[in-house]
Amino acid sequence: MSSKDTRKQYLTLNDVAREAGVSAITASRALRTPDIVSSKTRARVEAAVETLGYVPNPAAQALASARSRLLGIIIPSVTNQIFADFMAGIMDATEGGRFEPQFGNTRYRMQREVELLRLFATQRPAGMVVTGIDQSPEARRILKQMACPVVQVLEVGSDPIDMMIGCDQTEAGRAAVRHLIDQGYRRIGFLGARMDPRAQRRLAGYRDVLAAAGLDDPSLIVTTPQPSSASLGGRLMADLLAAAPDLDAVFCNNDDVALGALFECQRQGIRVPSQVGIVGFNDLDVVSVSVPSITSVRTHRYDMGVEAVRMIEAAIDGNPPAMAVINQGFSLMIRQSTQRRPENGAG
Amino acid sequence: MSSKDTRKQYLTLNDVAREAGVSAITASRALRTPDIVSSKTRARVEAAVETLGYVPNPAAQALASARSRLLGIIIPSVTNQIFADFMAGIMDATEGGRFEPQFGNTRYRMQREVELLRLFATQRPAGMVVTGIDQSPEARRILKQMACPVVQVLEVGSDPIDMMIGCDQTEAGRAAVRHLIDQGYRRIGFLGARMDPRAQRRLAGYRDVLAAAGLDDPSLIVTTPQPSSASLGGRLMADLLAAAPDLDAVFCNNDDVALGALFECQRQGIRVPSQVGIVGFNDLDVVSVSVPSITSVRTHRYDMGVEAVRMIEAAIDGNPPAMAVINQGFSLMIRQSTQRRPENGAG
DNA sequence: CTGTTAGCGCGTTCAT
DNA sequence: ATGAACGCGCTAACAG
Repeated sequence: MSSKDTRKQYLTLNDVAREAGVSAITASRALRTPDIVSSKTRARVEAAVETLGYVPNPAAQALASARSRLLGIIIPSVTNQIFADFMAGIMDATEGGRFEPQFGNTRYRMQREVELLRLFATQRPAGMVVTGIDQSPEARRILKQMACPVVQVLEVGSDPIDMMIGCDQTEAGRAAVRHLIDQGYRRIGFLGARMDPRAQRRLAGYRDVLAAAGLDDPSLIVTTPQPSSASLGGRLMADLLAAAPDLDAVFCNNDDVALGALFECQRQGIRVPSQVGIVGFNDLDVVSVSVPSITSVRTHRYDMGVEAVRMIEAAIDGNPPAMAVINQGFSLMIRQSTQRRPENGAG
Repeated sequence: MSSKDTRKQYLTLNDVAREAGVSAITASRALRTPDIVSSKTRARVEAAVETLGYVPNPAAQALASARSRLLGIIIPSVTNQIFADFMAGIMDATEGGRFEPQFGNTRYRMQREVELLRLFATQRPAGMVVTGIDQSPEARRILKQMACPVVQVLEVGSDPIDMMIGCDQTEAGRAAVRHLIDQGYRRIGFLGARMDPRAQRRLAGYRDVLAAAGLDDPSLIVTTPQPSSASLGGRLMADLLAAAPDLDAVFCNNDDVALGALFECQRQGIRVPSQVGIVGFNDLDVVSVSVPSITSVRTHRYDMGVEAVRMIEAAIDGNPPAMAVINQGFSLMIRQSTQRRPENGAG
């Protein structure tokens, strides 16, 4: 940009040292390990930093120390509200701290996860966060080779790479469907978009419970690999209603689909919850105020982001958490959409 | 993590050079500027890279060249769908390319923007993207000092720092309110959450048009600095209806608020669009399938992200776009929520 | 077209 | 508690 090539690229520690009347290394120590420096020198260095406006060069730090401030975060989507909430947790937890998050988006492609991991690996990250528990063998290998703390988020499982935080998706699916049965629904369908590993496990939970109750019927399951949205949810619901006119409830893979399903019912003049009950997943704000409000499984994405950062920090500081696997659990938020006999108010 | 300290930290260009039987700099050139190297050497270097599995060290590259692959992106929120869409555009446009985006979240605080800019400045970014056109003087100063291409997104204005892409928020507000007047609505309110600069400008557009039509009434304007959401939209609508029972339409700051307003009407038994008309903003998927579907102003966040990256790349390559300020425009998506006499179908 | 030399700014030895 | 010297991996500058 500037045509004038100044030889001096940067304001360096040496400048600070000169200004403070100490050696460069002393200046460095005053900033990085203030405890082992006399309070006098420390004050002088701090003053010099202030007057000069010195800021360390992260590239030089990373090169010299062979480590970085980078926290690599790999998620399958940014437009999905779930991951947006998770990112917010990560960002808030890292703000003003030792680490800088950098996000990679796989768009739900496993091969892209491996590519991103390779990319991150070149930067010697201080820690890594990956989504889910279904990493490819190659991805697991790279992660282990990185020799940094790793957190798998969103789910919990029995074979952590390092640490985990999330909830049991299958169990959450079971809880949702049990609730529908408890409310007296019997012809219970499943609406699933995207069908990533989490969606598959919720479906497994759905199957478990219905099979145990003798209510399972494969024709009530409608899924698609397409990205989930309310409009897609509406189309899936229309398909399901066409295939199974006696349907009396649906468990939806997520709240977008559930909201779309509700709108489709309204369009067809089907009353919710008296004719058809609806359960969503994730408990987005909007489903708590829709008319009727929609029963949903609350998950804790924001906290998951915050905790993942805390876990990595603790591991780096040599205080690995007592529990390498944290099951955050979930809460079934019961609302109007599953109140077959209107007794309760809004959620 | 590993207790064994290997002296050799990394697989370096020297290793590649040795393997290929050339000098380090030749190896470097073969990878960075393949054109100025004999095809024979190039092939040998490429083979060496392949067999060794060499990957460059970004920290060393950044240090030696005093530039980086970093694209600094500053947004006010990640949980807002608008910015999620924008991020998706940025991520898709940078995937596999020369740049790596890094996102900073101001949470709508101007001071935080300055802090983030300072942080980014230490990394010598290749380009910067900032949200809106209301940067503080200090923020503008830092951006200019960075001496890299800068794109301001979401809005357009007359005093770009460098480049701009977005739409005229005031004009979009005007278009929305004009449509309501055209449909025969007269007591038109404004519902605004968050009230960031974009929301303020939409409100200004609302005021313009109503004042020109002699329909302005300050008591019809309800705003709050709280983060927008459907539930908040419902509360704002309840407040407005209580204050102005003769209300016959609302222009909502965004679609979340609009959806909440619709639900509040349904809760109170107010018919939309016959008794009250509703216009949203941004055209989220969900408002196209709600019952009734909601008229909204479509904006182009994803494309904005893609284009911002293209503009920066072009500027770096010495082909600055002919237009430094790109007005993407907007489209009013007319749907059921403003059809006072039900004539049209869904959008 | 290729090689040599000399740093980039910082952290890590070793000394004192 | 402080300092000198060296090197991290790469690229810029100048030779040839």
